[in-house]
Amino acid sequence: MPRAPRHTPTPREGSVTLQDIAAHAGVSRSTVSLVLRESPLVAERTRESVRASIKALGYVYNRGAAALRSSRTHTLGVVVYDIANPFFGAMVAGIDAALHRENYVSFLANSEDSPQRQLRFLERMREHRVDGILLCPAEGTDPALIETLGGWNMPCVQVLRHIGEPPFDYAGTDFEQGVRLAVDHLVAQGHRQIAFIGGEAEHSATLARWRGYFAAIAGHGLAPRHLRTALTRRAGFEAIQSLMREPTPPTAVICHNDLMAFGAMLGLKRLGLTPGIDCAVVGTDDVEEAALSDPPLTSVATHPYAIGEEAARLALRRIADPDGAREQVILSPRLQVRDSSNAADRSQDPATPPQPDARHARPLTNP
Amino acid sequence: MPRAPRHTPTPREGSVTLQDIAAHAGVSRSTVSLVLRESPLVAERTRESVRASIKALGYVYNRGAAALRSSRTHTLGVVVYDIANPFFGAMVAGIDAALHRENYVSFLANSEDSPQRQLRFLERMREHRVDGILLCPAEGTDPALIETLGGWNMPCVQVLRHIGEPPFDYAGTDFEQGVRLAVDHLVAQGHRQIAFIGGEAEHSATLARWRGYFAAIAGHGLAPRHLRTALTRRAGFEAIQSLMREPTPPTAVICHNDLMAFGAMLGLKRLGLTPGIDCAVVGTDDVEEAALSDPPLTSVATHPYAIGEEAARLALRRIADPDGAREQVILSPRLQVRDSSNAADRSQDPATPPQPDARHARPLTNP
DNA sequence: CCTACGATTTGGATCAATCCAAAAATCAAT
DNA sequence: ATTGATTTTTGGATTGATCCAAATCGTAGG
Repeated sequence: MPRAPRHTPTPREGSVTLQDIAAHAGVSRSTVSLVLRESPLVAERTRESVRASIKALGYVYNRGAAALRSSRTHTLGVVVYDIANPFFGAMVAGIDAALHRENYVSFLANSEDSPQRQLRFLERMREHRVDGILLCPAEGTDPALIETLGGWNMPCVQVLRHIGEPPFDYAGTDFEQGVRLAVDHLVAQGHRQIAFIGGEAEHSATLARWRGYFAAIAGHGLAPRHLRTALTRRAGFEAIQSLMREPTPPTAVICHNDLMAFGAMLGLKRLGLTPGIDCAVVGTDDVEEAALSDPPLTSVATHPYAIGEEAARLALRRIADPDGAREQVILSPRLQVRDSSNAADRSQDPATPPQPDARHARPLTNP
Repeated sequence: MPRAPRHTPTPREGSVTLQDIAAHAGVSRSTVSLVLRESPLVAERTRESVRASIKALGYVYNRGAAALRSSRTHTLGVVVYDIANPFFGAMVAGIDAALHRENYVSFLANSEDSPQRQLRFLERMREHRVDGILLCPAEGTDPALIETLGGWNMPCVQVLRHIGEPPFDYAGTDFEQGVRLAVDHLVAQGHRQIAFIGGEAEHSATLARWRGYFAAIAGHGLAPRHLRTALTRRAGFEAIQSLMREPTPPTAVICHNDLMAFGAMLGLKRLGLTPGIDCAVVGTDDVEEAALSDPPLTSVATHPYAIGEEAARLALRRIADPDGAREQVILSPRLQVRDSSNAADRSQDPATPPQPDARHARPLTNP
């Protein structure tokens, strides 16, 4: 189907181009382009007449074409390893919000914790000429990946976990401090036997938690009790049971994440014990379900939404200034105390179901 | 910084183009292009020599440039309204997996249930010339939106909810049948007072549930008891309490989604009642947490991962054949019976925490 | 009236691929 | 060896924007 000749704008079929608008407004292609990019060079009268033509012809900007010449796609690649995890969901929501404000749009990929899948996606992102990458590295990612990306000249901000050597961009939480807060809180409640469960893989986020745990325990002159396990609900369920059968069972446990804490609470019930009374339980993440469990779970809030926003901000900064100093944004966690570690105040009355704080709350509605 | 002349390939700086490879392999640009697109036209020997040059020069395909000429971006836009909801997380994971297999990549946006935000994103997607859209329409979306997209010549598959008039592409679950399954199950358990709570907005997914409820209840010769509420946990918490205070309280409730069901169970406990014994509770979605609640929640499983895969498949089909007949894929829900509706079998022993079926299971690990 | 000078505007080249009609190379049959 | 039919390869045009150096406009100053 032959396109109509250029000088006759064809509003219905085919796409309207800069050329068409230029003809309609009686100016040149270049001028229209300047108007589109809000350049101050264009005279006010011209600007308005061009705008009118744009509206009249129903023009649609072609970012692909623009990107070809300007080598800026206004596009970012985001890689997470488990988008079904609400924690990442919230983080992605934060990223999305921050990018939206800057007229950026993001590709999302779910690596399923497979370095191969992750690499394939990154290569595809390169082919699409994204301006940068937000990477939450899959378990077992080769540390050289960051240099590879550097070699590609691809700005990359790591999120939550990090690999490779220190001068990199990174946004995450201070897990070390988070665990310390938990320990301090439990000690203040009178606990002396405080165990930590979770984490066998040694990525940055796991190591930080261990550091925090051992340091805080030592600081209080207590003996550490640490169990390496997988990071699943079931692992929590099993770990707590084996701990409680030991000669001197712990009176409190801190879990690598909330899921494990849920499992641990279920494990306690299985033994006929009551979480929060017979053994305190503290989780990490403060997912929305933490407020809803029975009993409500004390948890180290790690603010995924805010981390997502920060990471996006960092990425945009790096894109604007590729050679600026690398930056690390480490948010401070906050301890959200609830009944699972608060025997004293434990009331049989779950008054109203506690709501997470407004900033990160999103109504969990379903279709 | 001036580019080196074309005939001297510059592997290090700047990007290698088709031209460079052509020169290196001693063929023309066109031939290289054909090799890249796996065209059968090229002779085997030529193909190999070109492949060698591609490898040698470290060429990176420029999809943007390709898209400009071929008007196919290998790109899709995905709009959901709450990515922090694990239900959508799982759905997006399904979409991602299906697209990955076909070498497609997707933009993701979170509309936050705002039609304005949604529209802005769709416009941006049009500027990026995505090949198609997967849309889970925000609450209150103008039904004309679908025609608008049609006018844009933009293939669009609706997911989970739908708006506009019937000849459209759609992937979702048969909520009507799901609720019917729940009613039948409860009746089989001897219940005669079965209430339904949830849903004040009248989008397709809500209406379908109502239809299923009223039809099934009438089919059993029972009296309906239906409460319109918001779709939050708190709404479930409050609704159940007001229901239980009525002269003839229900012996079972079906909830619009699992979150509300969790709220309802908490509400029952608040009244000193035991969910599953004093009143059966059934949810919808079968999110992973359903297996973990106390008691474990009976729920209508709606398979978000599979829906995502189907939706992606539909979109790719529509892109390949824009004028083919519109298609609706409606998956059948399955009732996942657990203790919250199974008083007879209720054991005090939560044996091992039940795991969701392998197909849709993803370890909920955290960094 | 002419010249500067700043403010606007412009045309041609360019970005990196694909499309397509036509040319060149290869092979088979006469 | 020539013709005809295939099989491969190719150059030039095209896609829709941006870049940039140069052209044009407007007007204030001499």
